[in-house]
Amino acid sequence: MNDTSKPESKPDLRTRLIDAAEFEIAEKGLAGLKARDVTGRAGCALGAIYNAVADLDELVQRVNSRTLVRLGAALAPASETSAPEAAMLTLADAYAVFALNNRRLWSALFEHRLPEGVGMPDWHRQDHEVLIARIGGPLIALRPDLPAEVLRLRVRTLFGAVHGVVHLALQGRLVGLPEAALRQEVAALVTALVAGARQLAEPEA
Amino acid sequence: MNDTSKPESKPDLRTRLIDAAEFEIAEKGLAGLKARDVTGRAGCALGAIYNAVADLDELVQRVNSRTLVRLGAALAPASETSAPEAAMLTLADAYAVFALNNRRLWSALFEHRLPEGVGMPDWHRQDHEVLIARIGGPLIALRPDLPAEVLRLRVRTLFGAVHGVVHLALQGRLVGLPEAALRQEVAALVTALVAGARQLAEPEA
DNA sequence: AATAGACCTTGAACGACGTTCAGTTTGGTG
DNA sequence: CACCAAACTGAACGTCGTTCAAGGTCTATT
Repeated sequence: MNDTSKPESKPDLRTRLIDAAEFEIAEKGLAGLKARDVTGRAGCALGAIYNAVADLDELVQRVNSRTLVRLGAALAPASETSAPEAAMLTLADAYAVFALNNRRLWSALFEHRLPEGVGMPDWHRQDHEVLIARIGGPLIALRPDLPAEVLRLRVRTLFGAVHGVVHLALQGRLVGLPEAALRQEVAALVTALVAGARQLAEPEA
Repeated sequence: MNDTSKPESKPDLRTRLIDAAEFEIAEKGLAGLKARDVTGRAGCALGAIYNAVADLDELVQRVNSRTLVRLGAALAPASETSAPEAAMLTLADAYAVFALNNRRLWSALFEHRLPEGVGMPDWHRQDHEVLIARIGGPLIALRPDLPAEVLRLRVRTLFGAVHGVVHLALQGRLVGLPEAALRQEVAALVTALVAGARQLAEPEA
């Protein structure tokens, strides 16, 4: 009993279930995730899911958290580039490459919807915040003239723009659109954005 | 028998079913679309769906086609603006406003997935092409230096960028993010993109 | 008018799904 | 050993999309 209020000790079956769910999503996509397949792979009874997590939605969110962490790790080297322009280009490219190399798990991040009224739990929301913060660094360096509040919004906008391009490319045609073309388009987008942002920040001089 | 091969004469029940499906999606979202609710609203038996359309997926695609047409109509006045920069700003703003005013139907356009292997039917793919073409006009005027093939890709990229921002804003928090803020962010994105694109197109002079 | 044949329409039934829960097993504590 | 709470089981439930044999409706032909 080393915890005060929330028992955090669910080491084994819970992990096996998340492992199994991650495998299933990576293999068949989010829509192909079935409770019976997951429990079958994890080697437990059907109902055991509901001792480990609240429902399948939480299981998906646990998998998504892992994916976000891996995505963050894939973006880490890029965010340490010194020059803002180069950093943003490298970040966006790393993002596109990660999406291409983890199609189904990456898609699950954005395909998953929880049932209308309920909001995202905090532990999962924070995983997103971490990612946004990592992207934010170079943009802050690029536009030091903007107040922090506007920058927070602008980071989300920048992320949304890159994300939208990758999203559209992957759902439009998995095959047919070569990896190089997508990376090139993302690069063109970020280049234009950076050029525009710099120009707007320095009207003259 | 006025057709040669494909019987196109299904006037009434089919339309009522699409009407009902459109209403249900607008009311409860794509995930809330149930075969029994649709047939109940359309006033017919459960199985009647499968005489009018192949399955629920096609019913969703029929609704999505309507939405695309309405979206195209909402974008039409903006695309006729003469100056490319102003046209692109107006287009993007009209897109954001349409998404805000038709949240669930607009979301259905991108939430819907067909089962893994099968591709989008041509009649539905063309609805997308029309939309892309409408957006493409101003971009072509802005970057006459680029070859047609690159421009086709670039239009998709531009669309993806704007779409991604709106998408992220709407799924992140329906309430909490005011309409004005989203429109402002979209405007900032397009402004920066246009400034960057123009700058890259005219290195000097 | 009567018959035939092709379509549409019905609603009960089916299998797959997520979730529940009464019963059983397990593991630690007095 | 006895006890209890927690974890675990798998049959059962309600809901879902889809199917299909049965009956109805309409039009063309005799």
